Amino acid sequence: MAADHISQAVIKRLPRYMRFLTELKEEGVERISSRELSDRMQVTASQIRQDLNHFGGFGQQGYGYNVSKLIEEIGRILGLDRPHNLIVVGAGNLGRALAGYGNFTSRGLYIRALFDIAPEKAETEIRGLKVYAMDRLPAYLKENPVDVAVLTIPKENAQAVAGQLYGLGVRAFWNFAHVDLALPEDARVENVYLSESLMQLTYYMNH
Amino acid sequence: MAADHISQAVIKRLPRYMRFLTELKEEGVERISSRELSDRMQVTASQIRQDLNHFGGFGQQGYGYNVSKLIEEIGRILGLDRPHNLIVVGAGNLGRALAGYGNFTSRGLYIRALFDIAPEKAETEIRGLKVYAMDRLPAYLKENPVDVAVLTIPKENAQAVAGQLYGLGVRAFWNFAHVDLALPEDARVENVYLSESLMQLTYYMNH
DNA sequence: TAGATTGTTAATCGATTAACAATC
DNA sequence: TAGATTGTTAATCGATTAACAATC
Repeated sequence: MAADHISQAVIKRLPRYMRFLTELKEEGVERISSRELSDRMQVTASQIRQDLNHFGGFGQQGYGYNVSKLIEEIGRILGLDRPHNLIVVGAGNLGRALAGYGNFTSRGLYIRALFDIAPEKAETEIRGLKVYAMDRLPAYLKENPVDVAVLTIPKENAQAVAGQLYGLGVRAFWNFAHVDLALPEDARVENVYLSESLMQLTYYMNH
Repeated sequence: MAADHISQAVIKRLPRYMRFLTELKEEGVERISSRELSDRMQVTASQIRQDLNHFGGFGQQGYGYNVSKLIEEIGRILGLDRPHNLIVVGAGNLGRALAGYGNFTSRGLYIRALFDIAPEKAETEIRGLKVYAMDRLPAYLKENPVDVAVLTIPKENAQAVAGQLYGLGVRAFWNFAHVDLALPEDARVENVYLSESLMQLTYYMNH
């Protein structure tokens, strides 16, 4: 199912396929051809077939793709067939916003707790989630399995905190701090650099 | 200065150059060669030179690039040499988090107000910013120049609201709703699909 | 069976990297 | 001038698109 090495361009598109297929399913569509999907998604049918075939033949000649089956297969490829536990490190505005984000739960992505250096935030609750002081991290991680740390902390602390979390066993980081984290190669990092995204927009506005 | 058509791959890298160059400047570094910058940024020196030369020769043979000058030039390319006014539409957690984000201001990106459908939020303030009811939009836009609308609303309403904003003259959208907006071609849209970003991470965690 | 549409190979296109002459 | 490093052309690599035989 999971082939040797798939380019990042392909992986980036998988969640997008997921989104459109989920919409189709909600509309009651049971099967779809690469051609029809390409019309909706504004990509070529060729690319859709090429992308999907990196992982195996999910379609059927003369018929197309079964929407539900495809959702399940792509979900499996993305690892969404098993639940993931997340913690948010940095209980500022952004951290709290992400903690309150409903969309993740439906995909098996559960935010379990928040951590913050500010002692006055410790032991409070946000949307039913406990906020702990940072020094509780080691104990928490010993008792609770955590798959992903969401870093919503200032860039000055991000590297040190990521290193600490790595030392405590965390291997995946969703990083909102504006730094490139340096971590051992078995760590996975996905960066969300919001201001870089906004600057792309200002470029296109002015051109 | 601004060449005909530059690929999106190049544009995506410009804010990143900006970030590293700004750090260098803060460290007191006055000049840098493509080779040194490439070591820092983990890209090839060739790519840096190639990227920059799309816009003109900012360097000097035998010397390298002047850090301050390069920051200024890339800033100009990205449109950061003039201020931009933003409004946030959707005063939920994410909208409020973005409104409180300090980083933008230093780049001349000013969030001026928030809008929300919930009447109970109307006329309140968030971090010194007024929150208005949605029906105040036309009057507000008539009186205040707005360059960018930040959409932090549910995906169900995003298309309608974007269309309305376009009708009122807004031409750039920073879209956090999980839909592809359909707008006339002079509109600029930059999407931030957070859950798609997170799904890329789950892919790499499991592979 | 005939028609439709996939899976897959081959062709094209674009982006990245290498190389080096130009020049500060 | 000699050394360094850019600007730019040419070579390579990878990703996208087109085409079509396989097959449901």
